[in-house]
Amino acid sequence: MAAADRFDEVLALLRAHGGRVTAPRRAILRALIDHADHPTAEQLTADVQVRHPETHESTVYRFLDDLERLGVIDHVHLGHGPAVYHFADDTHHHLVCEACGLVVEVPDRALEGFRRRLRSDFDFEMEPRHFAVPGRCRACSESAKVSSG
Amino acid sequence: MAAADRFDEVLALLRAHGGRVTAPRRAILRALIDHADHPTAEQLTADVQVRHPETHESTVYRFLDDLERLGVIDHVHLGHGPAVYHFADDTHHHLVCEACGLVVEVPDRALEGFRRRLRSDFDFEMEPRHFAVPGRCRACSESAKVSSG
DNA sequence: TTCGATGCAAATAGTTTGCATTCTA
DNA sequence: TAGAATGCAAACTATTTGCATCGAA
Repeated sequence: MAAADRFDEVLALLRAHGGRVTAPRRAILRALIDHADHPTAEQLTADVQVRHPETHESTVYRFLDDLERLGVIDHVHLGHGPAVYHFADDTHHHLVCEACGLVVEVPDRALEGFRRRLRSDFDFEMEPRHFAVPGRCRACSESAKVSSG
Repeated sequence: MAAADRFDEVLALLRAHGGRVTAPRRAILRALIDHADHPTAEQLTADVQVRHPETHESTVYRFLDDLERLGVIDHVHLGHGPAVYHFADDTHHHLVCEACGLVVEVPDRALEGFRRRLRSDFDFEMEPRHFAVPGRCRACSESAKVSSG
């Protein structure tokens, strides 16, 4: 979806649900769209404050909550520290290296086998959308082997 | 391992590393051993305070950190909310239902296939020891289907 | 008798909430 | 002009830290 389309579409959805379109909200949505990667609430606030310094972090949190309730965005916990936000239609999961923080995005279908296994063996429907899958990237798992062995 | 053995073994390990065995530490370790499931620091503190009301939560956190550094225990984040603690030799992972909070323990070997997949396709060594794998238990995923479809 | 452990208070990070005010629809 | 959104301050949860005191080895 083109950025301009998304911008207008989200605002229309917001209005359709009785929400109001304000200057802070436009700026927050713009910041979300402009971020290629996964911003935190703090990063979004900083972006918005470049042009609108009076915008408060609680406003950002509140609007992010609203967007999440509308199904526009999701938030993910990558580990300790702040949550990150991304558009919900961009369906993927996150592998996070606990040593260096590297985030690897994996498509949903890469989980199918494991999901089936957990479903049949443990009656559990895996959905790691909200928390990342932790581990080590190649580089960090190899340097760990060297230093410990 | 028998509980008494573990108790003495941990205290010996602690001493061997220059640590001191104190009344609060005995009580915290006892509480850890007596908990069949996965207690939080707050629950352990409450347990200890039954007999030693002056014990402070920060003492519990500090001792849990020490035990973790010694490799005796691990802490896991099951989701939002406080971390839970368990003995490190009891190697397993956690599936957590985000709807009802149910925790399913899975043996490490149940992850082998998925781990291999992530290793070969994404150069990533999955190690979900420190954060649980989120999803829905059977009951919650079925009631979700009913109410939304 | 030294230095590690404790109790307590205060700091911290991330996020949420109460409330008077502002502004969209 | 009603009611949603905002700014700000304050609360909140989980955890960590500084520091004087205490006590194990």
